[in-house]
Amino acid sequence: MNEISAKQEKVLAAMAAHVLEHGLTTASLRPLAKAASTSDRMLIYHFGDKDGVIGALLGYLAAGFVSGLDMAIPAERFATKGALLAAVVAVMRSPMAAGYARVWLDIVAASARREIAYAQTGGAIIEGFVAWVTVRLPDGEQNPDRAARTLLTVLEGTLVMDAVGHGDAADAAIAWFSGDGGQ
Amino acid sequence: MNEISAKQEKVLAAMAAHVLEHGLTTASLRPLAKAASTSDRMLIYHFGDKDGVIGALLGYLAAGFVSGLDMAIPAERFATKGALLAAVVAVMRSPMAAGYARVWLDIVAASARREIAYAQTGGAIIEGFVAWVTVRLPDGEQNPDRAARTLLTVLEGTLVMDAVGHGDAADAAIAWFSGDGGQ
DNA sequence: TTCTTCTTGTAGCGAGTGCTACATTGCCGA
DNA sequence: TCGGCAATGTAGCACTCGCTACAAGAAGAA
Repeated sequence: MNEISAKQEKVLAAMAAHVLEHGLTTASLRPLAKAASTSDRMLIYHFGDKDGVIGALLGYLAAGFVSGLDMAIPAERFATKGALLAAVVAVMRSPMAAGYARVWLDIVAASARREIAYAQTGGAIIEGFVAWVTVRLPDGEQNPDRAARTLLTVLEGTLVMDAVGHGDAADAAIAWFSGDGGQ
Repeated sequence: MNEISAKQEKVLAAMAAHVLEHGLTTASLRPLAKAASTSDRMLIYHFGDKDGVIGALLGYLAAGFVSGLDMAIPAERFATKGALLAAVVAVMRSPMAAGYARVWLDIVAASARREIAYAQTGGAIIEGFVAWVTVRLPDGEQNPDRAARTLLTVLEGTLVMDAVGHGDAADAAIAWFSGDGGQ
């Protein structure tokens, strides 16, 4: 069960598309199976139980997101951290990323509910994202770690504000992050 | 059904306590009814359907949250906007507010899923919060609206980071928000 | 061939979901 | 005292949930 065969890969891809459209926590086995042209019976057979399905799905989605992000924003240092934030926000607001944002907010809500599997995944994703941001910060940054974490916090706030229809508020924060003299 | 009787008030309070503990979107009628020492039958009778129950609950929770927040932080202008953010974050991180944060992230996730009832409530809460912040900003603030929205975005980012166990990252953003020369 | 092992379909279980039909209580006004 | 209406209990419907028992095909090893 460790190696992921080509068939399982296809099943995961189809389920991922379904989850990106409809959300993670509302996904149940039968609709998931239908999306992948298989049966709930087979999902359990391959992944053990529902947690196994969700875990595999989370891994698949995280990998897909990272590769998409790397594709959109190559690993080069930006001139200013404001420009970096603006670039990431632009990607996150693109249609391609909307599904990932939905899933991410599901993970966050589940983490807040202290569902450990989700909380661990969520924490790991943030850590990866901190590293991703750090290597793209301007060269002269005197405190890259703090800058990366600040940038990420503003990004998360932006996702929340966008979700509830107040992207304008997030824009204010982005402009402010970009315009201060701290860089 | 417009007037809320004392009995309904009690039912709402009991259900609110249950939701603050266990989350909003995972709440179903029978557990909710049990928490309020009544029956699912009666909840439907009083509130029409489940959406009615959730709507009433959201209103009750929002009112409770605002009054708790007003209690903790009176409507006076702070010396710096950084101090205001720090004060709000301190309240949001207190045990009293943990349940509200959980429910809020449920609302955000549902909004991202485009469930309109939640999205509207979420937007309204943000608008109320912007006003709440604005009247507490320092007197000399040259762009209070922008400052309030920026502060709120950082606050939302903090909630997300706290949920996934990276409050340290949020601390960096808070310190940065407080320490820049923009005030 | 026969035997084993992997894969898959069919059917269903027990629990939970929102909601409803129907009957019964209790109380208040006429 | 009686009629009417709000309030409540009991039962159940049609459905979904995660998961499992059982059997049967498929495919390769002996």
